[in-house]
Amino acid sequence: MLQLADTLTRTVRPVRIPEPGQPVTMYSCGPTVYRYAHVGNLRTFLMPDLIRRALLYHGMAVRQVQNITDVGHLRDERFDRGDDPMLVAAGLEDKTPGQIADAYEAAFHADAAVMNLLPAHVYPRATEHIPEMLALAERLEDLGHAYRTEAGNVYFAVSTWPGYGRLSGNTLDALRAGHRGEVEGDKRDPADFALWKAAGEGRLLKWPSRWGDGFPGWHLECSAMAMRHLGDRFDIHTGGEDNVFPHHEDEIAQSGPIVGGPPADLWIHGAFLMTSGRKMAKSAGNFQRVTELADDGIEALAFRYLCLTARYSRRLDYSEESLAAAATALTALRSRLRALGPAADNGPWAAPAVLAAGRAADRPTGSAAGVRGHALPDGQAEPVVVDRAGSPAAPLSPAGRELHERFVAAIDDDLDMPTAVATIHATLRADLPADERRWLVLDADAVLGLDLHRVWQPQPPAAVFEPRVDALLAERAQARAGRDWERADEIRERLRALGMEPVDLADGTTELRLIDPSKGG
RNA sequence: GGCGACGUGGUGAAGUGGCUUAACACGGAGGUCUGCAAAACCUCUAUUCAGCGGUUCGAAUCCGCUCGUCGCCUCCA
Repeated sequence: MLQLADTLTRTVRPVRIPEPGQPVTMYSCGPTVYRYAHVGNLRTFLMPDLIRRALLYHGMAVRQVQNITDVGHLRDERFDRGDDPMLVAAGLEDKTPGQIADAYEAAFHADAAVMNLLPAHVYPRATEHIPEMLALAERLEDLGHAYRTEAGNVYFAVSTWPGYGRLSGNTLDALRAGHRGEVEGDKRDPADFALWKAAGEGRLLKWPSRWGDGFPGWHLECSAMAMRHLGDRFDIHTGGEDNVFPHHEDEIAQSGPIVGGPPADLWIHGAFLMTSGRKMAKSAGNFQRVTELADDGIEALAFRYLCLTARYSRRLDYSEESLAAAATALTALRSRLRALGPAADNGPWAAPAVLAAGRAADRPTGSAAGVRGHALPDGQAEPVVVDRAGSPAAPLSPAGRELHERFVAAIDDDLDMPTAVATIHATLRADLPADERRWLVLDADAVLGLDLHRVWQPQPPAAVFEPRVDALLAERAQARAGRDWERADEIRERLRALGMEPVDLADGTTELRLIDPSKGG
C-alpha cells in the first residue's frame, strides 16, 4: 500500500483504505490565477498526480479537488511587467479581474495537460464559494474563535486552538518570541490571522458581509471549499513546502473547531524547484513556463521526467543542463522501448490500460455548480486499474515478477520515483523476452505518466510537422532505397536546418527527432 | 530573532546502520553493429559520501560541534 510522508505527524504512513465503493479523497492546493504558473508550480502539481496514479494503480478510486485561487491579490500586485504577452494584453488593458482569472485558469489547464497531469474532478474557484467562506467565518466568530475589530477585519484567535503550531513547529511561544516587524494594530495576538478583511480604497474584488464590505482571508478558501466538495474530513491534503506555514497551519486551526480536528489525515508537501541555488519565483527573474520549453526544442514530458529523477520531498536543481539531460534520457528510454516492437492487440502481453490526461479542453471548469467529471479522450470514464502488485495481469517470469515488485515497492515507499525509474531502466536491460519487458515498462508508465505507449505511434509526440516535411522524408526514403546517399544526406541537412533530425532505426523506419538548430552540427 | 531543510562523482541525483569497497540517468572514454550519421547493444568512468570529533563489531547513514547553502515566518508551489 502507498505510504506517504505526513508533515503533521512527521511519519511515513499508509493512505487510509476507504470503505468499499468509496474513493480516497484528496485536496490539492492549486494555482493562483493572476499570473502564469511556472515549472516550479507544475512540479508541485505533479505530486498529487503521482499520488493519484499510484492509488489508481492499486485499483483504488480517487476523488481529487484542486482549488483555483482567483481572489485576494489584485490590489497590491501591479500586473508587473514583463515579456508576458497575456499580462500586457489582459492585465494592463482594462480587463476585469474575472477576465484575467479566466485567462490564467485556461493557461493553467493547458500547462497541466502537456505535463500529463490527470485532471481533478472539481476545480472550485474561490470567488464562487464566498457564501461558504462567510458561513464558516461566522460560525467561528459565533463559537468564540474569531473576533471583529474596529477596522472591520475579522481575525482567528489562535490562542483558542490548542494544537496551533503542530504542523510547522511554529508554536505560539516560538512565534511570539521570534516575531519581528510590524504587527497589524488591530490584532490581539501577532499570530492571529485574517478570516475576513475590510475592503479598502481601490479594492477591485469585494463582497458584502455582516461585518461590512470586504474579502476573505487567503486560508479560508481551502477550508471552505474542501468542506463543500470533500466533506469535513478527507484523506490527503497536498501543497508546496511554502504552504506549511502559515497557509496549512492556519487552515487546520480554523477548520479544527468545526470538524473536530485536522480536516485531512495526511498532509503532504512538495519541495521547491531550484534554479541557480534559489527557489524559482517570478520575483527572482528565473521564472519559466512549461509551454516555453517547446521554444528550446524541449517537450514538456522531459520536464516531467526530470521531476521523476528526484523525490518530491527533496529540492531539485533545475537548469538547462539538467533539463537537456532529462530530455536525452527520455528519448533514449523511448528508443529502447520502441526497439522491443509493438505489443500484440490481444493475449497476455497486450498493452496495459493507459491513464491519459487528455487535452486542456477536456478539463472541467471550476464552477461549483454543475461540475462535470473530467472527460478522457473518446469519452471513456476514469480507467479502472487492477492492483497489479498483488496479481499481475500478465504471466510474469520470476525475474519479471521481481522487477515488478521492485517497482511497486519503490512507488509505495513515499513515491520513490528515482528508484522506480531506475527499475524500468533495469527492466529494459534485463535478460527477458521482449514481450515481458515491454509489458512491465508500459505497466509502470501508468504511474510514471510519460505516455510511453506513444512510441509506436507514427510521429514523435511533441512534433507538429508540415506536409513538406513528410514529402522530404518520403523522398529521402526513396533516395536511400536507390542507394543515392548523396541525395539522402542532402535531405537530412535540410531537415536539420528545420530543427529535425531523421534517425534511421533498426527496423527500417525513420524517426524524426527535434533538435536545437542553434547548436548546429 | 523563531521554525525547518540540505551539503554524495564532470552534471542531475538514489541510498539514511551490514545485502552498497555508493543505484539510475546525463556527460566522457573504448568497442560491436551499420551506406553515412544516429540509435541499439557491450565495457570502463566516486576506495568515497562538506570538515572534525563521538557511539558501534560495523556509519554516507546515528549523536555533537564547525563551516557552507537554501527555505518559511509578507503574496508565494
